[in-house]
Amino acid sequence: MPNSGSESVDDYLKAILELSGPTGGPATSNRIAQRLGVSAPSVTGMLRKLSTGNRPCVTYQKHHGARLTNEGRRRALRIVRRHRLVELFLCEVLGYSWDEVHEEAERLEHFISGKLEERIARKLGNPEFDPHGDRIPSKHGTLPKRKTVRLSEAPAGQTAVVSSVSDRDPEMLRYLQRIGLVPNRRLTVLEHAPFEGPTMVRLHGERQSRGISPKLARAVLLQEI
Amino acid sequence: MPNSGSESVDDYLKAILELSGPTGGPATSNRIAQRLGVSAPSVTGMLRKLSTGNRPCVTYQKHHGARLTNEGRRRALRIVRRHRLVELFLCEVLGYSWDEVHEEAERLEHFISGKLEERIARKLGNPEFDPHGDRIPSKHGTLPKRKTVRLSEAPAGQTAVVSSVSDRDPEMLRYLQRIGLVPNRRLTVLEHAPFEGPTMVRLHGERQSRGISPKLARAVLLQEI
DNA sequence: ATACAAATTTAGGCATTCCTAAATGTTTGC
DNA sequence: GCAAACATTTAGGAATGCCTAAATTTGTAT
Repeated sequence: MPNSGSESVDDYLKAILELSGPTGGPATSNRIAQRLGVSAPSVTGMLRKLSTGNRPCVTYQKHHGARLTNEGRRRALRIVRRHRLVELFLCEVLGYSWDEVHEEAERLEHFISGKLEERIARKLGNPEFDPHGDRIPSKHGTLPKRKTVRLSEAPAGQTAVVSSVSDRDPEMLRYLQRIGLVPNRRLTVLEHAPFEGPTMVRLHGERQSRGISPKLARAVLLQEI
Repeated sequence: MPNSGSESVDDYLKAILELSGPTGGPATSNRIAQRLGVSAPSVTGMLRKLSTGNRPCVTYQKHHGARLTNEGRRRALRIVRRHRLVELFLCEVLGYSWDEVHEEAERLEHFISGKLEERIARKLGNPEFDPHGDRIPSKHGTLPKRKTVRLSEAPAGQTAVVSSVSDRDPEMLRYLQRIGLVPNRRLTVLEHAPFEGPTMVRLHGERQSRGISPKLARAVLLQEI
């Protein structure tokens, strides 16, 4: 059964992947519970399940959180690939705007067969980025890293390309789109304001965005040029 | 909650719709169990559940099978609409062949939101027929009837249009396609053979199909001209 | 009319995934 | 070093939806 893994399992693996961050550190029960909107005891039960079997998806020590195994990371990245392919497909083929796609993709990602995944990817020309600028993992569940920094942590004078923005808040997405802060847009950070006050950025020398609050700034990832 | 209804519920409603046929007669537990590949007791339990609540989907008398209520029929037809839209979409937009789409659609039909349903329909030009020639119900869950007859029951000399073919057997579909027996194809029945031996039909005066066995013939619906 | 066969329902269970409440383990401030 | 605060796990239970085995009901054939 290469394609085992319920909707729930998919969600847990994705959550652990995202909570582990680039460091691959452990994801704690509470963070997982919070992200998935389930109770902490539910998480404990699922982690125990995921860490057993002949090819466990996570390593798990009581009270010390969970990490993905290679198998688990591969699975998680395949779900992420499907999520991002679906998002891009909805935008490119069905005229969705980028703030509408997350919810649909969150549901559909669990039900995209390998064949459908391939057809969608082919239709889109085997794309590298989703509509939010996030990289699309390979069909084998791999994703080489790039060096990125949060907008809120970028020093004044930094020139970079918007790498990605969180796709979880439609209102924020519309705001960012309105001020021109979209993926692959080149920009220069005018003022570094890590804790409060506006961060101003110049976009490609033409337009200027003001009043990016730290909260918003934290949601934007820059990729160094 | 206008959109309640699990995957299982969807499947039961669809099964009852299809087993009721044009007459709207009751669907028996065993037939439902057989079609869904579950045990008869499972069916009993689900029918009891579906027939209770403030807006029941089926009426159900012990030992006498189930019928859809208007509410139930509407729901079932909306699932069927999604199934058929997805099938057509996969063919038209993603290059699937008509014998590949059923399995995908069977899974995806449960997870198509109203918005996605509308975008797919619009992209396809609000189509009336799916790739197998089956009519696509309206978004309100209605489907006016047409007069049809099975190929196996059509008398010799009958001229008609292929209305639809069963979409459940890929091998049969490929065979029918090879001999040119596809939806909306006009044909004349040469020989009436209700029980055994081949039924021969002439297609549009040009091509001739031979060796249609009763089993295959039963899968083809003709719409009188 | 009745007994048998077929269809159907009841009874009792299992797996998944979630929950709350209570117990336990870990971390941290002083 | 220790207690309060916090994080996590255990215990016990609910809802779905499935199963098998054992009644029960229905319909039919004699």
